[in-house]
Amino acid sequence: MSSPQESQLVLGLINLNSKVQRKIGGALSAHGLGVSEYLVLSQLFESANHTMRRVDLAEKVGLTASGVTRLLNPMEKVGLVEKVSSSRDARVSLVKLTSAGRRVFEEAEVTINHAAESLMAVLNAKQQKDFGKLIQAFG
Amino acid sequence: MSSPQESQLVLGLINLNSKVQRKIGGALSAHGLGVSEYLVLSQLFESANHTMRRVDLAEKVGLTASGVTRLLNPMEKVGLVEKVSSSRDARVSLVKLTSAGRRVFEEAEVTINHAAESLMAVLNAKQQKDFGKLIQAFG
DNA sequence: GCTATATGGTTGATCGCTCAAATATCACGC
DNA sequence: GCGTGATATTTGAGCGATCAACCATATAGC
Repeated sequence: MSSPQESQLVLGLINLNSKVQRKIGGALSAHGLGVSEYLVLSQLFESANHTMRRVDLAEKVGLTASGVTRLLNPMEKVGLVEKVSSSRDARVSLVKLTSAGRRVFEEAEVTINHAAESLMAVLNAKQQKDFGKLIQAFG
Repeated sequence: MSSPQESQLVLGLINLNSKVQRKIGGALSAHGLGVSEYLVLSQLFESANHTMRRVDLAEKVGLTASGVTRLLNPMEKVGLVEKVSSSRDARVSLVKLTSAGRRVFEEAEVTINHAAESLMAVLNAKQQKDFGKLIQAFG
């Protein structure tokens, strides 16, 4: 009479995620960052020229364009990112990681590495590898 | 120079979760439910007497006690759950699933089953089983 | 019994995000 | 070149959740 395996997976995933979010969120708070803020720093860091369009950023971090606008505003005020306009398309407003932003990201990265390590310590190396493959399967 | 496997897993998990939340959330909206609301209905449904304390509910669905209070208020108004006071401890306010709530849950359950099935279709049966085991490892 | 401390719950303020609508620019077909 | 529809972004309103402060009750140690 229990619900199908797929639903169990989904519920388990939601559950696991809330643990992960809390742990990571707590760790990041020491840097004055939220999870989404960390994600945008990370995306910018990895992108060519440390620069991205807002829509692409939204897509990558799993937010709406609106959410990105609101998230970026204070980050810009604090100097983590800066606004750059596109020469090709006057509609787009590019976001660029500043050197201060890069510094903050690199500091935050080490603390999330620790947090992630501690979270994933319940899995051995092979399990972690398998887990990664399964997650990747969702594209 | 890429970040450790554990961090990749955490980021992948967060990413996957945002897809899952959107899909499930969209599906549930047809029943006028949010995902947290579905989770509380589900927990109550599975608990003895269809009744729980608010703190325990909070713990199970991954919210704070405060969040539960605010979530339950409209659900009570709409008649999905009812408040029952404990005879043993005057501090606790028990939440009980009403028959209307049970009906709504059972309807919603079939739609999330479909959504979950479609989400998990990228994994074959063995992969789903493995995925479930790995998720369970986090307790 | 009486104080001290812990536990269950609610409330005010606020945050992070969404949706829908508005604005601006672009690209296409004619 | 000019309308028509698509795309990028911002904004107002609102929702869902948190945190910190609070009230009420319970439990333990003296």
